[in-house]
Amino acid sequence: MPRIVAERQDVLPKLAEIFRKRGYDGASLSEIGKATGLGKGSLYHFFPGGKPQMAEDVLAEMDAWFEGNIFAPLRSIPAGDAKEARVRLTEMCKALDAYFKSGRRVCLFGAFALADTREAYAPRIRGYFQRWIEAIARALVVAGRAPADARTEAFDAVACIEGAIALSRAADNPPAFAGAIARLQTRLTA
Amino acid sequence: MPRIVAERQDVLPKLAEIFRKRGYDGASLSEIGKATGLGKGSLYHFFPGGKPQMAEDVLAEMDAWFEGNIFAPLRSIPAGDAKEARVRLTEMCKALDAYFKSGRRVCLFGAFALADTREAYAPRIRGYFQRWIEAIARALVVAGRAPADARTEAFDAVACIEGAIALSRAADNPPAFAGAIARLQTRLTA
DNA sequence: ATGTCTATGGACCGATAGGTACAAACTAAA
DNA sequence: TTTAGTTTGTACCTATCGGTCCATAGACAT
Repeated sequence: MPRIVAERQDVLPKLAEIFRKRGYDGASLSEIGKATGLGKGSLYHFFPGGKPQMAEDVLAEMDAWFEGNIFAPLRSIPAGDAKEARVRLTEMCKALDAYFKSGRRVCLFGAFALADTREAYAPRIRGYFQRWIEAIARALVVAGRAPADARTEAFDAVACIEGAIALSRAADNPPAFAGAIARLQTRLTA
Repeated sequence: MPRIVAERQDVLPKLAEIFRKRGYDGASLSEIGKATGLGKGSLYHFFPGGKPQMAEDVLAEMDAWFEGNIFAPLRSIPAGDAKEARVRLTEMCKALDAYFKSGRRVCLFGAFALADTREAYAPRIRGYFQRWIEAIARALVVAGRAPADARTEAFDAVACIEGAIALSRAADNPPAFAGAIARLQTRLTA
């Protein structure tokens, strides 16, 4: 049997795409096998824990991406540099629009939070949103907001993003997501 | 065989609860049968179209509830009565917190919009959010906002609500939803 | 070339999925 | 009481689910 160039790292994005498209229950191993080009042997070699582990690893990788590309830049703003804080918040908005493909791409954490899949991955999901909110709040404080105000503003910002994904998908109207992100940027950097 | 007092209308709320809890794919006919107390015979008697029709009918009923209890009151505000508009918007917020049980209860339209279930129920889902947004926008205009501003404000409001459900569930923190609703109310009636 | 270890496809498993068929048990009109 | 029509539980169907197993094809060190 030919060895296929399929490192574990190459498989995760494809897995993520399937979970995003079908949801946890809807993603069958046969479809996963087809989409990744991997037989069950390879699949269970990479993920001995089966489907639950696949989802866990996908969430972990997405979490790591956000940590590095979204959360950390917000957290590492030098104290007192309000101007830089506004720049970083603007960059976040830009990165989000790109990542979620203007709402065409779903946030797996959001989708899982609404299903009973949530229970199995509760710590991961909770941690993701918590760190995101805290990172934004930190940036807002540096930008000059009062801490208590920053915290609720950050919560509303993330809520608005997650909701905008659902709404723009419902309306089949990607610009609606981009518009919401633009308004969010204005509001955060005001 | 004994006739069980199970009118179609009594079954729909139970069905809704199962779909909310398990999602479309996760809701199996055996669980549906158990939760409703109905055998497959009765189930297929009430819903000849099977699971797809159950979901469709559940969405239709939820849509009708929102139409009567949320959308219509917003739409029917007398033109020029800004004070009444603020009252109705406040009532909406209160009704939402009750309906979604402070975020413990999921919005089925939002959940479906994120899954590929969306495709099968696209018109229903689209219509629901569209009418909701337009109703809020109408109320905001009556309250004195500029039409263009009202429209985006209404979009953001619904997005924030949908997102807040996901966030408060993720954090397992119902007060977070109630807080978001309270801030929304302030913002809408400002 | 040989042996060792990893990687791989696919046959196979029991369980359960959604759905159909139907006879029995009911109701209501005659 | 008969009859026609409606509800009902359940046995059963096929397809597919997630998961196990294993013979074997690679890679690689000797």
